[in-house]
Amino acid sequence: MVKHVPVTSESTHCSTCMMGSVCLPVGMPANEVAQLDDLVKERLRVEKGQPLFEHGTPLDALFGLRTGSIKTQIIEACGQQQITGFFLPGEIVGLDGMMDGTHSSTAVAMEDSEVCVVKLDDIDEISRYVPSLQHQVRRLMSKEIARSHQVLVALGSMRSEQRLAAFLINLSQRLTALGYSSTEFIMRMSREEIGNYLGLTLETVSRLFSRFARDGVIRVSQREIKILDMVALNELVGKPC
Amino acid sequence: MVKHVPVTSESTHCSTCMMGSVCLPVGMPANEVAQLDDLVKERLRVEKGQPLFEHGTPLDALFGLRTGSIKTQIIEACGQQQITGFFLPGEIVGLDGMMDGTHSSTAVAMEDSEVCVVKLDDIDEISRYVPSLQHQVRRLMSKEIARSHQVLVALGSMRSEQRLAAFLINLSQRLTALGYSSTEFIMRMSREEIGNYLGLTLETVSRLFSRFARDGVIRVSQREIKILDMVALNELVGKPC
DNA sequence: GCAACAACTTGACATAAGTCAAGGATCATC
DNA sequence: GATGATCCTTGACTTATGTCAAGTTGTTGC
Repeated sequence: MVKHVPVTSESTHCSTCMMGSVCLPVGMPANEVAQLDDLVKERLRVEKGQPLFEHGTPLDALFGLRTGSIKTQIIEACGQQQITGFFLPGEIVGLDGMMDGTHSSTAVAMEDSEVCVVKLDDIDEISRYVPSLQHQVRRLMSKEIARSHQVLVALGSMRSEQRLAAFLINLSQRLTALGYSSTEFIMRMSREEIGNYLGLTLETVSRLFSRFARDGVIRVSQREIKILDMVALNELVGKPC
Repeated sequence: MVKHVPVTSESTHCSTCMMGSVCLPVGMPANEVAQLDDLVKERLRVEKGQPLFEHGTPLDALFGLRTGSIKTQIIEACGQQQITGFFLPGEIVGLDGMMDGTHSSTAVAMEDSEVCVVKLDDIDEISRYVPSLQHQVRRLMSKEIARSHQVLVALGSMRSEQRLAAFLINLSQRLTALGYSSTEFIMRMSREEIGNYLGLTLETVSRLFSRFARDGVIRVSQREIKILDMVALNELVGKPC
Protein backbone atom coordinates (compact mmCIF):
# COMPACT_ATOMS: atom_id res chain seq x y z
CA MET A 1 0.00 0.00 0.00
CA VAL A 2 1.06 3.55 -0.74
CA LYS A 3 -0.33 6.02 1.77
CA HIS A 4 -0.25 9.77 1.80
CA VAL A 5 1.33 11.42 4.79
CA PRO A 6 0.01 14.89 5.48
CA VAL A 7 2.69 17.57 5.25
CA THR A 8 1.53 20.28 7.61
CA SER A 9 3.36 23.44 8.53
CA GLU A 10 4.75 21.70 11.58
CA SER A 11 6.14 18.87 9.50
CA THR A 12 9.73 18.93 8.51
CA HIS A 13 10.64 20.96 5.44
CA CYS A 14 13.91 20.70 3.54
CA SER A 15 15.41 23.52 5.56
CA THR A 16 14.77 21.80 8.88
CA CYS A 17 15.04 18.18 7.73
CA MET A 18 17.83 16.21 9.27
CA MET A 19 18.39 14.43 5.96
CA GLY A 20 19.11 17.72 4.22
CA SER A 21 22.83 17.25 4.48
CA VAL A 22 22.73 14.08 2.40
CA CYS A 23 19.55 14.55 0.34
CA LEU A 24 18.51 16.77 -2.53
CA PRO A 25 19.82 20.02 -1.02
CA VAL A 26 23.28 18.57 -0.36
CA GLY A 27 25.92 21.17 -1.09
CA MET A 28 23.49 24.05 -1.57
CA PRO A 29 24.13 27.23 0.40
CA ALA A 30 21.98 27.48 3.54
CA ASN A 31 20.17 30.63 2.47
CA GLU A 32 18.97 28.86 -0.68
CA VAL A 33 17.93 25.72 1.13
CA ALA A 34 15.72 27.93 3.25
CA GLN A 35 13.80 28.78 0.08
CA LEU A 36 13.05 25.14 -0.70
CA ASP A 37 10.26 24.85 1.84
CA ASP A 38 7.55 24.60 -0.81
CA LEU A 39 9.44 21.97 -2.74
CA VAL A 40 7.91 19.07 -0.86
CA LYS A 41 4.13 19.31 -0.59
CA GLU A 42 3.49 15.66 -0.09
CA ARG A 43 5.00 12.59 1.48
CA LEU A 44 4.19 8.94 0.89
CA ARG A 45 4.48 5.86 3.02
CA VAL A 46 5.16 2.66 1.10
CA GLU A 47 4.79 -0.72 2.75
CA LYS A 48 7.42 -3.40 2.41
CA GLY A 49 7.11 -5.21 -0.90
CA GLN A 50 4.84 -2.57 -2.42
CA PRO A 51 5.74 -0.51 -5.50
CA LEU A 52 6.38 3.22 -5.23
CA PHE A 53 5.96 3.44 -8.99
CA GLU A 54 5.86 0.99 -11.84
CA HIS A 55 7.37 0.82 -15.29
CA GLY A 56 5.30 2.65 -17.86
CA THR A 57 3.22 4.72 -15.45
CA PRO A 58 3.25 8.52 -15.82
CA LEU A 59 6.05 10.36 -14.08
CA ASP A 60 5.78 13.90 -12.81
CA ALA A 61 7.89 13.79 -9.66
CA LEU A 62 11.09 12.63 -8.05
CA PHE A 63 11.19 10.91 -4.70
CA GLY A 64 13.58 11.62 -1.88
CA LEU A 65 13.86 8.62 0.36
CA ARG A 66 13.42 9.61 4.02
CA THR A 67 13.31 6.28 5.78
CA GLY A 68 13.53 2.67 4.68
CA SER A 69 15.09 1.32 1.52
CA ILE A 70 13.97 0.88 -2.05
CA LYS A 71 15.13 -1.16 -5.03
CA THR A 72 14.62 -0.22 -8.66
CA GLN A 73 14.34 -2.87 -11.31
CA ILE A 74 13.72 -3.29 -14.99
CA ILE A 75 11.31 -6.06 -15.87
CA GLU A 76 11.70 -7.40 -19.38
CA ALA A 77 8.80 -8.66 -21.39
CA CYS A 78 9.93 -12.25 -20.96
CA GLY A 79 9.89 -12.08 -17.20
CA GLN A 80 13.59 -11.73 -16.62
CA GLN A 81 14.36 -8.82 -14.38
CA GLN A 82 17.40 -6.78 -13.52
CA ILE A 83 17.77 -4.77 -10.35
CA THR A 84 19.37 -1.46 -11.29
CA GLY A 85 19.79 0.08 -7.87
CA PHE A 86 19.38 -0.12 -4.13
CA PHE A 87 18.49 3.20 -2.52
CA LEU A 88 19.12 4.35 1.03
CA PRO A 89 17.70 7.31 2.94
CA GLY A 90 18.74 10.64 1.45
CA GLU A 91 18.99 9.24 -2.06
CA ILE A 92 16.75 10.29 -4.94
CA VAL A 93 14.62 7.71 -6.72
CA GLY A 94 13.00 8.21 -10.11
CA LEU A 95 15.69 10.01 -12.09
CA ASP A 96 15.60 7.56 -14.95
CA GLY A 97 12.20 8.21 -16.42
CA MET A 98 12.15 11.85 -17.40
CA MET A 99 12.71 11.09 -21.01
CA ASP A 100 9.20 10.53 -22.15
CA GLY A 101 7.22 11.24 -19.03
CA THR A 102 6.84 7.64 -17.97
CA HIS A 103 8.91 5.60 -15.58
CA SER A 104 11.44 3.35 -17.24
CA SER A 105 11.78 1.18 -14.17
CA THR A 106 9.80 -0.13 -11.22
CA ALA A 107 10.61 0.91 -7.65
CA VAL A 108 9.72 -1.41 -4.78
CA ALA A 109 10.10 -0.84 -1.05
CA MET A 110 12.39 -3.39 0.59
CA GLU A 111 11.03 -2.40 4.01
CA ASP A 112 8.37 0.04 5.15
CA SER A 113 9.58 3.34 3.73
CA GLU A 114 8.70 6.99 3.49
CA VAL A 115 9.48 9.32 0.60
CA CYS A 116 9.22 13.05 -0.01
CA VAL A 117 7.47 13.79 -3.29
CA VAL A 118 9.17 16.48 -5.38
CA LYS A 119 6.98 17.51 -8.31
CA LEU A 120 8.86 18.43 -11.46
CA ASP A 121 6.58 21.43 -11.90
CA ASP A 122 7.55 22.66 -8.47
CA ILE A 123 11.22 22.29 -9.31
CA ASP A 124 10.69 24.54 -12.32
CA GLU A 125 8.64 26.98 -10.30
CA ILE A 126 11.08 27.27 -7.42
CA SER A 127 14.15 27.36 -9.61
CA ARG A 128 12.93 30.70 -10.90
CA TYR A 129 14.07 32.28 -7.66
CA VAL A 130 16.56 29.61 -6.63
CA PRO A 131 18.55 29.16 -9.83
CA SER A 132 20.98 26.72 -8.27
CA LEU A 133 18.14 24.21 -7.90
CA GLN A 134 18.44 23.30 -11.57
CA HIS A 135 22.15 22.76 -11.09
CA GLN A 136 21.36 20.58 -8.15
CA VAL A 137 19.03 18.39 -10.17
CA ARG A 138 21.61 18.14 -12.92
CA ARG A 139 24.21 17.22 -10.35
CA LEU A 140 22.03 14.47 -8.92
CA MET A 141 21.26 13.06 -12.35
CA SER A 142 24.90 13.14 -13.28
CA LYS A 143 25.72 11.31 -10.08
CA GLU A 144 23.15 8.68 -10.99
CA ILE A 145 24.83 8.22 -14.38
CA ALA A 146 28.23 7.90 -12.76
CA ARG A 147 26.85 5.44 -10.20
CA SER A 148 25.39 3.32 -12.91
CA HIS A 149 28.72 3.42 -14.78
CA GLN A 150 30.42 2.12 -11.67
CA VAL A 151 28.10 -0.87 -11.71
CA LEU A 152 28.98 -1.34 -15.37
CA VAL A 153 32.64 -1.55 -14.40
CA ALA A 154 31.76 -4.20 -11.84
CA LEU A 155 29.64 -6.28 -14.21
CA GLY A 156 31.92 -5.80 -17.17
CA SER A 157 35.35 -6.35 -15.74
CA MET A 158 35.25 -7.81 -12.25
CA ARG A 159 35.11 -11.38 -11.10
CA SER A 160 32.48 -12.50 -8.63
CA GLU A 161 34.47 -11.96 -5.46
CA GLN A 162 35.54 -8.51 -6.58
CA ARG A 163 31.95 -7.59 -7.36
CA LEU A 164 30.70 -8.64 -3.96
CA ALA A 165 33.60 -6.96 -2.15
CA ALA A 166 32.97 -3.74 -4.08
CA PHE A 167 29.29 -4.01 -3.24
CA LEU A 168 29.99 -4.33 0.48
CA ILE A 169 32.46 -1.44 0.45
CA ASN A 170 29.94 0.73 -1.38
CA LEU A 171 27.16 -0.12 1.08
CA SER A 172 29.47 0.55 4.00
CA GLN A 173 30.46 3.97 2.64
CA ARG A 174 26.89 5.03 2.01
CA LEU A 175 25.78 3.92 5.46
CA THR A 176 28.69 5.78 7.00
CA ALA A 177 27.52 8.96 5.29
CA LEU A 178 24.19 8.41 7.02
CA GLY A 179 25.86 8.22 10.38
CA TYR A 180 25.68 4.44 10.79
CA SER A 181 28.56 2.16 11.60
CA SER A 182 30.82 1.55 8.64
CA THR A 183 31.65 -1.99 9.71
CA GLU A 184 28.43 -3.40 11.07
CA PHE A 185 25.11 -3.23 9.31
CA ILE A 186 22.06 -5.10 8.17
CA MET A 187 21.52 -5.72 4.49
CA ARG A 188 17.91 -5.26 3.51
CA MET A 189 18.26 -7.33 0.37
CA SER A 190 18.18 -11.11 -0.07
CA ARG A 191 20.99 -13.16 -1.55
CA GLU A 192 18.92 -13.44 -4.68
CA GLU A 193 18.55 -9.67 -4.99
CA ILE A 194 22.26 -9.11 -4.46
CA GLY A 195 23.00 -11.74 -7.06
CA ASN A 196 20.59 -10.25 -9.53
CA TYR A 197 22.11 -6.80 -9.06
CA LEU A 198 25.67 -8.12 -9.45
CA GLY A 199 24.97 -10.49 -12.31
CA LEU A 200 25.51 -13.60 -10.18
CA THR A 201 23.33 -16.41 -8.90
CA LEU A 202 22.19 -16.51 -5.30
CA GLU A 203 24.28 -19.63 -4.73
CA THR A 204 27.44 -17.85 -5.82
CA VAL A 205 26.66 -14.94 -3.50
CA SER A 206 26.06 -17.31 -0.61
CA ARG A 207 29.29 -19.19 -1.27
CA LEU A 208 31.22 -15.92 -1.42
CA PHE A 209 29.83 -14.76 1.91
CA SER A 210 30.88 -18.08 3.39
CA ARG A 211 34.34 -17.80 1.88
CA PHE A 212 34.85 -14.22 3.02
CA ALA A 213 33.79 -15.31 6.50
CA ARG A 214 36.12 -18.33 6.45
CA ASP A 215 38.98 -16.03 5.45
CA GLY A 216 38.21 -13.73 8.36
CA VAL A 217 37.29 -10.76 6.17
CA ILE A 218 33.72 -10.49 7.40
CA ARG A 219 31.40 -12.09 9.90
CA VAL A 220 27.98 -12.83 8.49
CA SER A 221 24.80 -14.11 10.01
CA GLN A 222 21.90 -14.00 7.60
CA ARG A 223 21.60 -10.33 6.65
CA GLU A 224 23.76 -9.05 9.45
CA ILE A 225 27.22 -8.15 8.25
CA LYS A 226 30.29 -7.21 10.22
CA ILE A 227 33.36 -6.19 8.27
CA LEU A 228 36.36 -7.49 10.18
CA ASP A 229 39.13 -6.56 7.77
CA MET A 230 38.38 -3.58 5.58
CA VAL A 231 41.91 -3.57 4.18
CA ALA A 232 41.55 -7.13 2.94
CA LEU A 233 38.16 -6.27 1.45
CA ASN A 234 39.69 -3.40 -0.48
CA GLU A 235 42.53 -5.61 -1.65
CA LEU A 236 40.01 -8.08 -2.98
CA VAL A 237 38.65 -5.43 -5.31
CA GLY A 238 42.04 -4.14 -6.43
CA LYS A 239 43.52 -7.59 -6.86
CA PRO A 240 44.04 -7.80 -10.63
CA CYS A 241 46.42 -4.83 -10.71
CA MET B 1 44.74 16.77 -31.67
CA VAL B 2 41.73 18.86 -30.71
CA LYS B 3 41.24 21.82 -33.02
CA HIS B 4 38.83 24.70 -32.80
CA VAL B 5 36.51 25.19 -35.69
CA PRO B 6 35.39 28.79 -36.12
CA VAL B 7 31.63 29.21 -35.75
CA THR B 8 30.81 32.18 -37.91
CA SER B 9 27.42 33.60 -38.66
CA GLU B 10 27.29 31.59 -41.84
CA SER B 11 28.00 28.36 -40.00
CA THR B 12 25.15 26.15 -39.05
CA HIS B 13 23.27 26.98 -35.88
CA CYS B 14 20.93 24.62 -34.07
CA SER B 15 17.95 26.05 -35.92
CA THR B 16 19.45 25.32 -39.33
CA CYS B 17 21.50 22.25 -38.45
CA MET B 18 20.49 19.08 -40.18
CA MET B 19 21.22 17.11 -37.00
CA GLY B 20 18.66 19.12 -35.06
CA SER B 21 16.03 16.47 -35.45
CA VAL B 22 18.12 13.90 -33.60
CA CYS B 23 20.38 16.09 -31.43
CA LEU B 24 19.89 18.27 -28.38
CA PRO B 25 16.83 20.11 -29.70
CA VAL B 26 14.98 16.89 -30.52
CA GLY B 27 11.33 17.23 -29.66
CA MET B 28 11.46 20.95 -28.93
CA PRO B 29 8.93 23.18 -30.71
CA ALA B 30 10.39 24.91 -33.76
CA ASN B 31 9.89 28.42 -32.42
CA GLU B 32 12.01 27.59 -29.41
CA VAL B 33 14.72 25.88 -31.40
CA ALA B 34 15.04 29.13 -33.30
CA GLN B 35 16.11 30.76 -30.05
CA LEU B 36 18.97 28.34 -29.52
CA ASP B 37 21.28 30.00 -32.00
CA ASP B 38 23.62 31.31 -29.32
CA LEU B 39 23.81 27.94 -27.62
CA VAL B 40 26.77 26.75 -29.66
CA LYS B 41 29.56 29.29 -29.83
CA GLU B 42 32.31 26.86 -30.56
CA ARG B 43 32.98 23.65 -32.39
CA LEU B 44 35.89 21.24 -32.03
CA ARG B 45 37.49 18.79 -34.38
CA VAL B 46 39.00 15.74 -32.70
CA GLU B 47 41.34 13.46 -34.56
CA LYS B 48 40.96 9.70 -34.47
CA GLY B 49 42.40 8.26 -31.28
CA GLN B 50 42.58 11.62 -29.54
CA PRO B 51 40.67 12.46 -26.35
CA LEU B 52 37.86 14.99 -26.36
CA PHE B 53 38.17 15.16 -22.59
CA GLU B 54 39.83 13.12 -19.92
CA HIS B 55 38.83 11.81 -16.53
CA GLY B 56 39.40 14.36 -13.80
CA THR B 57 39.68 17.42 -16.01
CA PRO B 58 37.31 20.35 -15.38
CA LEU B 59 33.93 20.18 -17.03
CA ASP B 60 31.93 23.19 -18.05
CA ALA B 61 30.26 22.03 -21.24
CA LEU B 62 28.41 19.25 -23.00
CA PHE B 63 29.32 18.07 -26.46
CA GLY B 64 26.92 17.35 -29.28
CA LEU B 65 28.51 14.98 -31.74
CA ARG B 66 28.15 16.29 -35.30
CA THR B 67 30.25 13.86 -37.29
CA GLY B 68 32.33 10.82 -36.46
CA SER B 69 32.03 8.59 -33.43
CA ILE B 70 33.26 8.68 -29.86
CA LYS B 71 33.68 6.16 -27.07
CA THR B 72 33.61 6.97 -23.38
CA GLN B 73 35.54 4.87 -20.90
CA ILE B 74 36.37 4.67 -17.25
CA ILE B 75 40.00 3.93 -16.51
CA GLU B 76 40.61 2.39 -13.11
CA ALA B 77 43.74 3.08 -11.12
CA CYS B 78 45.05 -0.39 -11.86
CA GLY B 79 44.90 0.02 -15.59
CA GLN B 80 41.74 -1.95 -16.20
CA GLN B 81 39.29 -0.01 -18.25
CA GLN B 82 35.61 -0.22 -19.05
CA ILE B 83 33.98 1.33 -22.07
CA THR B 84 30.71 2.88 -20.94
CA GLY B 85 29.33 4.05 -24.24
CA PHE B 86 29.68 4.41 -27.99
CA PHE B 87 28.29 7.67 -29.35
CA LEU B 88 27.01 8.43 -32.81
CA PRO B 89 26.24 11.75 -34.49
CA GLY B 90 23.40 13.61 -32.79
CA GLU B 91 24.16 12.12 -29.38
CA ILE B 92 25.34 14.13 -26.41
CA VAL B 93 28.65 13.30 -24.76
CA GLY B 94 29.71 14.47 -21.29
CA LEU B 95 26.54 14.07 -19.27
CA ASP B 96 28.21 12.02 -16.57
CA GLY B 97 30.51 14.53 -14.97
CA MET B 98 28.29 17.31 -13.75
CA MET B 99 28.41 16.15 -10.20
CA ASP B 100 31.57 17.79 -9.04
CA GLY B 101 32.58 19.80 -12.06
CA THR B 102 35.10 17.29 -13.36
CA HIS B 103 34.68 14.58 -15.94
CA SER B 104 34.12 11.14 -14.49
CA SER B 105 35.13 9.43 -17.71
CA THR B 106 37.40 9.84 -20.71
CA ALA B 107 36.03 10.40 -24.21
CA VAL B 108 38.09 9.33 -27.21
CA ALA B 109 37.35 9.82 -30.90
CA MET B 110 37.07 6.51 -32.77
CA GLU B 111 37.45 8.36 -36.07
CA ASP B 112 38.00 11.99 -36.99
CA SER B 113 35.06 13.73 -35.37
CA GLU B 114 33.48 17.11 -34.86
CA VAL B 115 31.51 18.25 -31.83
CA CYS B 116 29.42 21.28 -30.96
CA VAL B 117 30.42 22.74 -27.59
CA VAL B 118 27.47 23.63 -25.36
CA LYS B 119 28.64 25.59 -22.31
CA LEU B 120 26.65 24.92 -19.15
CA ASP B 121 26.60 28.66 -18.45
CA ASP B 122 25.00 29.26 -21.81
CA ILE B 123 22.37 26.64 -21.07
CA ASP B 124 21.46 28.53 -17.91
CA GLU B 125 21.51 31.85 -19.71
CA ILE B 126 19.35 30.76 -22.60
CA SER B 127 16.93 28.74 -20.49
CA ARG B 128 15.85 32.04 -18.92
CA TYR B 129 13.91 32.81 -22.08
CA VAL B 130 13.57 29.23 -23.36
CA PRO B 131 12.37 27.43 -20.24
CA SER B 132 11.94 24.12 -22.03
CA LEU B 133 15.71 23.96 -22.52
CA GLN B 134 16.14 22.80 -18.92
CA HIS B 135 13.53 20.10 -19.53
CA GLN B 136 15.43 19.09 -22.58
CA VAL B 137 18.68 18.69 -20.67
CA ARG B 138 16.88 16.68 -18.00
CA ARG B 139 15.33 14.54 -20.70
CA LEU B 140 18.71 13.84 -22.26
CA MET B 141 20.28 12.97 -18.92
CA SER B 142 17.39 10.72 -18.08
CA LYS B 143 17.81 9.00 -21.41
CA GLU B 144 21.47 8.47 -20.63
CA ILE B 145 20.53 6.83 -17.33
CA ALA B 146 18.01 4.60 -19.05
CA ARG B 147 20.55 3.70 -21.74
CA SER B 148 23.06 2.75 -19.15
CA HIS B 149 20.43 0.63 -17.36
CA GLN B 150 19.83 -1.21 -20.61
CA VAL B 151 23.51 -2.13 -20.70
CA LEU B 152 23.17 -3.30 -17.10
CA VAL B 153 20.41 -5.65 -18.19
CA ALA B 154 22.69 -7.00 -20.89
CA LEU B 155 25.70 -7.48 -18.62
CA GLY B 156 23.68 -8.73 -15.68
CA SER B 157 21.30 -11.18 -17.23
CA MET B 158 22.18 -12.02 -20.83
CA ARG B 159 24.49 -14.63 -22.21
CA SER B 160 27.17 -13.71 -24.68
CA GLU B 161 25.19 -14.29 -27.85
CA GLN B 162 22.24 -12.33 -26.52
CA ARG B 163 24.51 -9.43 -25.60
CA LEU B 164 26.05 -9.25 -29.03
CA ALA B 165 22.70 -9.60 -30.77
CA ALA B 166 21.25 -6.82 -28.61
CA PHE B 167 24.29 -4.70 -29.38
CA LEU B 168 23.85 -5.11 -33.12
CA ILE B 169 20.14 -4.38 -32.96
CA ASN B 170 20.80 -1.26 -30.92
CA LEU B 171 23.44 -0.03 -33.37
CA SER B 172 21.15 -0.73 -36.28
CA GLN B 173 18.30 1.23 -34.71
CA ARG B 174 20.45 4.24 -33.93
CA LEU B 175 21.92 4.29 -37.41
CA THR B 176 18.45 4.06 -38.90
CA ALA B 177 17.45 7.16 -36.93
CA LEU B 178 20.37 8.91 -38.61
CA GLY B 179 19.10 7.95 -42.03
CA TYR B 180 21.55 5.15 -42.69
CA SER B 181 20.71 1.62 -43.73
CA SER B 182 19.37 -0.46 -40.89
CA THR B 183 20.89 -3.64 -42.22
CA GLU B 184 24.26 -2.68 -43.61
CA PHE B 185 26.80 -0.61 -41.74
CA ILE B 186 30.39 -0.28 -40.67
CA MET B 187 31.26 -0.70 -37.02
CA ARG B 188 33.83 1.83 -35.93
CA MET B 189 34.92 -0.23 -32.95
CA SER B 190 37.31 -3.16 -32.77
CA ARG B 191 36.42 -6.63 -31.50
CA GLU B 192 38.30 -5.77 -28.36
CA GLU B 193 36.27 -2.60 -27.78
CA ILE B 194 33.00 -4.43 -28.37
CA GLY B 195 34.12 -7.14 -25.97
CA ASN B 196 35.14 -4.64 -23.34
CA TYR B 197 31.79 -2.86 -23.61
CA LEU B 198 29.83 -6.11 -23.40
CA GLY B 199 31.92 -7.74 -20.68
CA LEU B 200 33.34 -10.37 -23.06
CA THR B 201 36.75 -11.14 -24.48
CA LEU B 202 37.64 -10.24 -28.04
CA GLU B 203 37.89 -13.95 -28.87
CA THR B 204 34.33 -14.57 -27.75
CA VAL B 205 33.11 -11.65 -29.84
CA SER B 206 34.98 -12.93 -32.85
CA ARG B 207 33.61 -16.45 -32.42
CA LEU B 208 30.07 -15.08 -32.09
CA PHE B 209 30.38 -13.08 -35.29
CA SER B 210 31.57 -16.22 -37.03
CA ARG B 211 28.72 -18.25 -35.61
CA PHE B 212 26.07 -15.67 -36.49
CA ALA B 213 27.51 -15.63 -40.01
CA ARG B 214 27.55 -19.43 -40.23
CA ASP B 215 23.90 -19.47 -39.14
CA GLY B 216 23.03 -16.99 -41.87
CA VAL B 217 21.94 -14.26 -39.46
CA ILE B 218 24.56 -11.76 -40.57
CA ARG B 219 27.31 -11.38 -43.11
CA VAL B 220 30.48 -9.95 -41.70
CA SER B 221 33.76 -8.89 -43.21
CA GLN B 222 36.02 -7.19 -40.74
CA ARG B 223 34.02 -4.21 -39.51
CA GLU B 224 31.46 -4.33 -42.27
CA ILE B 225 28.21 -5.84 -41.09
CA LYS B 226 25.18 -6.86 -43.06
CA ILE B 227 22.18 -8.09 -41.13
CA LEU B 228 20.57 -10.83 -43.20
CA ASP B 229 17.87 -11.98 -40.79
CA MET B 230 16.67 -9.32 -38.38
CA VAL B 231 13.92 -11.60 -37.07
CA ALA B 232 16.44 -14.26 -36.07
CA LEU B 233 18.60 -11.62 -34.44
CA ASN B 234 15.68 -10.46 -32.34
CA GLU B 235 14.85 -14.01 -31.42
CA LEU B 236 18.39 -14.50 -30.21
CA VAL B 237 17.88 -11.75 -27.65
CA GLY B 238 14.49 -12.96 -26.53
CA LYS B 239 15.48 -16.61 -26.40
CA PRO B 240 15.25 -17.34 -22.67
CA CYS B 241 11.57 -16.48 -22.49
C1' DG C 1 56.78 -5.32 -53.34
C1' DC C 2 58.13 -6.36 -48.85
C1' DA C 3 58.50 -5.65 -43.83
C1' DA C 4 56.39 -4.74 -39.75
C1' DC C 5 52.38 -4.24 -37.25
C1' DA C 6 47.69 -4.43 -35.80
C1' DA C 7 43.35 -6.68 -36.02
C1' DC C 8 41.03 -10.74 -36.46
C1' DT C 9 40.08 -15.90 -36.49
C1' DT C 10 40.32 -20.45 -34.83
C1' DG C 11 41.62 -24.41 -31.94
C1' DA C 12 42.77 -26.77 -27.59
C1' DC C 13 42.33 -26.51 -22.99
C1' DA C 14 41.30 -24.49 -18.22
C1' DT C 15 38.23 -22.63 -14.94
C1' DA C 16 34.87 -19.54 -12.87
C1' DA C 17 30.40 -19.54 -12.24
C1' DG C 18 25.93 -21.75 -13.20
C1' DT C 19 22.62 -25.61 -12.46
C1' DC C 20 20.46 -29.05 -9.91
C1' DA C 21 19.47 -31.02 -5.67
C1' DA C 22 19.25 -31.84 -0.73
C1' DG C 23 19.16 -30.19 3.73
C1' DG C 24 19.24 -26.60 7.48
C1' DA C 25 17.89 -21.94 9.59
C1' DT C 26 14.73 -18.58 10.59
C1' DC C 27 10.35 -16.54 10.96
C1' DA C 28 5.34 -16.10 11.01
C1' DT C 29 0.97 -18.32 11.95
C1' DC C 30 -2.23 -21.17 13.99
C1' DG D 1 5.22 -25.88 20.05
C1' DA D 2 4.15 -27.78 15.61
C1' DT D 3 3.50 -26.39 10.48
C1' DG D 4 4.68 -24.32 6.60
C1' DA D 5 6.97 -20.80 3.92
C1' DT D 6 11.08 -18.39 2.89
C1' DC D 7 15.64 -17.84 2.71
C1' DC D 8 20.07 -19.57 2.97
C1' DT D 9 23.99 -23.01 2.68
C1' DT D 10 26.57 -26.63 0.71
C1' DG D 11 27.87 -30.40 -2.44
C1' DA D 12 28.32 -32.65 -7.01
C1' DC D 13 28.39 -31.85 -11.54
C1' DT D 14 27.99 -29.12 -16.05
C1' DT D 15 29.00 -25.57 -19.13
C1' DA D 16 29.79 -21.04 -20.96
C1' DT D 17 33.33 -18.25 -21.42
C1' DG D 18 38.13 -17.13 -20.61
C1' DT D 19 43.09 -18.12 -21.53
C1' DC D 20 46.84 -19.30 -24.27
C1' DA D 21 48.73 -20.00 -28.59
C1' DA D 22 49.22 -20.26 -33.54
C1' DG D 23 48.07 -18.68 -37.83
C1' DT D 24 45.64 -15.47 -41.21
C1' DT D 25 44.31 -11.22 -43.08
C1' DG D 26 44.62 -6.53 -43.77
C1' DT D 27 47.08 -2.04 -43.37
C1' DT D 28 50.93 1.28 -43.33
C1' DG D 29 55.20 2.87 -44.55
C1' DC D 30 59.52 2.53 -46.95
